[in-house]
Amino acid sequence: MAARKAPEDRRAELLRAAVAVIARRGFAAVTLRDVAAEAGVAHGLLRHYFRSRGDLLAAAFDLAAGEDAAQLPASPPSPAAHLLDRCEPLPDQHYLLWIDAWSEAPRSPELAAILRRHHSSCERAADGAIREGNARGLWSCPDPAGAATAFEAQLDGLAVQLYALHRIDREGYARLARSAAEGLLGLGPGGLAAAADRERVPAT
Amino acid sequence: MAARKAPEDRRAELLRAAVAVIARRGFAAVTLRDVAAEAGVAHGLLRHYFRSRGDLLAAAFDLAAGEDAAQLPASPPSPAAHLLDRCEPLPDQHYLLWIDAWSEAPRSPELAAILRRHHSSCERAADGAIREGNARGLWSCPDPAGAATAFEAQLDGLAVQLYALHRIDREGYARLARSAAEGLLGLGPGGLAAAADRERVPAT
DNA sequence: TACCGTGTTGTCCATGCGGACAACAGCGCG
DNA sequence: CGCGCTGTTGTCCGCATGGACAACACGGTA
Repeated sequence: MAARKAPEDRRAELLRAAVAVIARRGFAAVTLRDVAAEAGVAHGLLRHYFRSRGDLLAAAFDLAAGEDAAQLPASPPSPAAHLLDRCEPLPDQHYLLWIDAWSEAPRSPELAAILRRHHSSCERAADGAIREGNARGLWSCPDPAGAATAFEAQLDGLAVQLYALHRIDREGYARLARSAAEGLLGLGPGGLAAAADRERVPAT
Repeated sequence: MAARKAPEDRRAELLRAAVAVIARRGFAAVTLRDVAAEAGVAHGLLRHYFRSRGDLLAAAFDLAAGEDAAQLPASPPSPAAHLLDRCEPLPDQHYLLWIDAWSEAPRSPELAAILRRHHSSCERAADGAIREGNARGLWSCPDPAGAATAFEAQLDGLAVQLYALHRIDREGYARLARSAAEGLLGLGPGGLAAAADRERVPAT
């Protein structure tokens, strides 16, 4: 049925299938048979690549989260542009995976560790951007670390409203995220976009 | 084994057991046998009170969310006190239920409807408090509806960090929540508590 | 007291699960 | 050419699940 493949390719294929099934059914309801069917493969093959169901799920989420992180620009153009960029909602499916992972974290130490690692990474980027903006005089934020945590939490909470509950739309998400960021940085309405413009053309 | 009881009492007892099991195992992993064991009852009895597993879970979450809502003070002492109060973290178990429900919502229209109802209710209270504060001159918020949505989302996001990931502690939660609220309302640090004090003694 | 309604139980069933494993197939090396 | 390594399959097992149901127990009523 399924042609023989290079182990690494096959492994990645299985992980991608697992991500798709997790997004569709939720972590707890994922079945090895579902994943195998998604990949077009006998379910026994999964045992050949992963020791257990738990291993597969953790590896799958780690891959998906890693790809999300890789999509952020490697060298952010400017602090304001970085924060402004994070105010744009992601493609639909991604955040549902995160929300599901949150709910699973209290019962899966391994998943919790992966989640904490990725959240820390995002937060560190935001913290760096806020400090850099302080240094460049774009804004004056007395508590960059706290503001970074609050900013990331704000995005997560808005994502719940947008992706899980459909109580806001993508434009509302972006508007409220920008407004919250401006509040945290002590900027007025439109201040973030203005700061980004100011950075794009260093000297007026 | 279990003594005969009044139907309403027994039903409430089963729902409370279900809430406990949901909090412990997560929605998707809840077993009728788990719930029955938690309640000290034969699992067949659940069929006597609920048509299906889905019915039981939805009714259980609705009960828990309703009880959470009932714990909010009936007539908020003052707008500032209301918002300040919501910045205090809830008892641990409650929010895990909410996070789990978010992740289940995209696959359960009934649960999604219950969630939207309760979120709307909380948000409406915050919106009212913000408008009332505007009217009393405690602060000046140009977009109360947006601020209410953002405030609730901020609390939800911080709850994820606190309850699911343990990346902040209860004090950090309260501090960041207050700070975010002040940002949304255009108040300086400590401005919320100051407004609450000012309200407690109407005229200096 | 006898009886009936109903809350409660224990058991049964079909289904689907994760995991184990023996057998098969095809490629590359000797 | 033959052979072994390994990716792949299909099948089997023990087990837990949601649901169905007949039998039981007990309180209220006649």
